[in-house]
Amino acid sequence: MYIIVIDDDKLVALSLKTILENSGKVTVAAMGSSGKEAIELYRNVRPDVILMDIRMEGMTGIEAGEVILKEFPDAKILYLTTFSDDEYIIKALNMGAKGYILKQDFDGIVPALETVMGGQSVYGNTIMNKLPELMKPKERYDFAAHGISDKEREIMELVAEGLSNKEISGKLFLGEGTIRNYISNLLDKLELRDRTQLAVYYYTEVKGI
Amino acid sequence: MYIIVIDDDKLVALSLKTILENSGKVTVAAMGSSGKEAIELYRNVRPDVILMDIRMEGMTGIEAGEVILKEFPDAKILYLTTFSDDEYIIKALNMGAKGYILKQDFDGIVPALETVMGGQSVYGNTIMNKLPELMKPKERYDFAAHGISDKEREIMELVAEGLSNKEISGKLFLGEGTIRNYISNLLDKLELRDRTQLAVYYYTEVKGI
DNA sequence: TTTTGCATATGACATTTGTCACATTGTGTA
DNA sequence: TACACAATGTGACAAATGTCATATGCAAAA
Repeated sequence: MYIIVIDDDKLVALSLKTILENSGKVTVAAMGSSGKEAIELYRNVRPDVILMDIRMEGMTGIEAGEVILKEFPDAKILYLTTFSDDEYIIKALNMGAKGYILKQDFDGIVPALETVMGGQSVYGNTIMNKLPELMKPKERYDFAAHGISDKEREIMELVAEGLSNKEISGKLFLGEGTIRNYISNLLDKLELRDRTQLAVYYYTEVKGI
Repeated sequence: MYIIVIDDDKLVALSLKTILENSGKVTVAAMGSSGKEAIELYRNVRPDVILMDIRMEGMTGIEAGEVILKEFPDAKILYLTTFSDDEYIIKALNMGAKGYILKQDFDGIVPALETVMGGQSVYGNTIMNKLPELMKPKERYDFAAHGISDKEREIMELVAEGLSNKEISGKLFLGEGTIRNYISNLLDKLELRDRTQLAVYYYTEVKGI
């Protein structure tokens, strides 16, 4: 596996090279110490994976990564972090990096490279623990539990689209007064005051959860 | 590294054992072929990592994983999948598994195990590609671009909380008529009709994007 | 069958809302 | 200085909204 290593701390870069090549599985084809170099080296070497510091003077690893990915969408970028920095990591995820690993985790680097080489992604638990929250399909709002009938729900949705009573009555073939009554009932049940609060309720409670 | 392997296809389980032990890095401490066995074995063996088929007769790997994680929150579970099945994988993520890997990816399994052992998570790109969408901090709504002043924005937000004109005027120490005028202007600029539509706009356009 | 309850509807009414035309004030600038 | 302009305010008005009492029809329950 051919990789390039980018780290603005020359010592770290060198240690990495030693560790990696000692594994017998990795060849460090080139080393650099800045974002610019990363881009240059990537163009020339076309490594299997690029192992890059995320925080560097001048151009950050993220910026360099964006440039590289734009030019080579299949580039496999694994970031090195000193401490897990949420903000950077989220950016890394967004731009399509294959993961990040702590510099301190010597033993983890080679397997991580192999994993990335194989097309998987490697992320620490800082991130992983946040995902469930984000991916979880939002809990269903329980209309029945709030005593909201089907028609009431329908009308609530139309109110939440910004329709007037007249428009709703036209849409549902009901009298305008009927709509008013429905809304009046809804407001009563939900302890709200007016249609605007009903719309707000819809977005924050029903859809929002 | 001590692991246990769970797969209801005995042949697969055996092949895995062979591959893994040949690496010299992994000891397969036990093997099982069902969710129930997985739980039992985990309790008895306490492996570093459990490598488990995600789809099995009877209790699925996910269900077994939930039980194990409930009992041993630090359990490291790596799932085996035949084809990447979104639904299962999302569940796996939600319950706190350390990742999944394709059974076919022989070469990737040992590194993946090592990576998981080291506390990282391993996920395929099917999932990774969906994350940016989910994590991306929503784009900022540009009030200036819509010609919305600071005060207008403030009033819009209060309307979007369901306050009446009187309440807003009290809150901002402005006349009620002034609030009306502000809202009138907002509606004009945004081509809306009434405060409810303004609230809807706020939730769908400003916060929603 | 009678009764109950729900969905639908109407009309009267008070309140809120949105529009408009027009002041007032202060700030900055030609 | 004089003018322009933005922020703030007022009053009058029409439309929309919310409340309430009440009525009708219909289907389910007693």
